[in-house]
Amino acid sequence: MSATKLFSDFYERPDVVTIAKELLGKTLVTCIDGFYTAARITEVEAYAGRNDKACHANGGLRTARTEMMYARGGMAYVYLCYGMHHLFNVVTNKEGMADAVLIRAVMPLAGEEHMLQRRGKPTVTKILSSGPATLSQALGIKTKLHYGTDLAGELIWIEDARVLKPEEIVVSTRIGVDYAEEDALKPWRFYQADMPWVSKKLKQDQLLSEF
DNA sequence: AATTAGATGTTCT
DNA sequence: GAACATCTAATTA
Repeated sequence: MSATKLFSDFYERPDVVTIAKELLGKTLVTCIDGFYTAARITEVEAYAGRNDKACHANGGLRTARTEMMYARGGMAYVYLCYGMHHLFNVVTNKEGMADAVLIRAVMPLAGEEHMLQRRGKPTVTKILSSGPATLSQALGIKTKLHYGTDLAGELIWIEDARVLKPEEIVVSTRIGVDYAEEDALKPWRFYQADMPWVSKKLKQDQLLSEF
C-alpha cells in the first residue's frame, strides 16, 4: 500500500486516451483549506488538443481560459462551466500540445465529512461526487484558486494504483459535446464497470449498438 | 421514471 | 448576445 504520487513521467506521455484510461482507479487527493480529502477516480474523458472539436483548444485557440491547456503535462486546468460549476482537468502531453483529461466522477475514500459539508449533503451517496462539477465541489477545487496548480505540489495530486483491465472499463462517447460534430462520436469517455460512482450509465442497447 | 426549466457568469462572435 | 465538457428541483406520466 505504498501510495506513490504521479509525476511528469506519467503525465507527459503523448497518448491522452491511454492516460485517461490509466487514471481510472487512481486516487485523487486534495489538501485544501486544511482539509485532507481523497477519492478513487471512477470516470474520465479524454480531450485531444487542437484537432478535437470538443476540446477548448480546438484549432489552436489560445485565450486566457485555454492558456493552461498548453502547459506541460501534470498541471491542473480548471474552468467555470455554465457560470457556476468548476470542472477539473489534468493537462497531459508535452508543453504546447493542449491535451487534457476531464475527471468526471470519483468515489470518496477519506475526508468524507469535509466533502459532505462542502456539498451540503447529510450522507455519503453517489450524488456526493458522481459528476464533474460535484466532485470538484466535494474536493474543494475552485477555478480561480486552482487554475494552473502543479499536481507535483501539496495542494492537489494523484496517487498511483494498478491499471484496470480492459474488461473492467466501459467505453462511451463523451457527455455534453453534441456541438463537436464528428468528434462528438469519438469513444473517449471511460468509466469503471460495476461502479455506482458514475455520472451517467449507458443502457444495454446503447452498449451493443455503438461499440 | 423521464422530462423540463431555471440558475449563473465567463468566453467568444 | 449566444453558447457553454452541469446540477437540482419541480413537473409530468
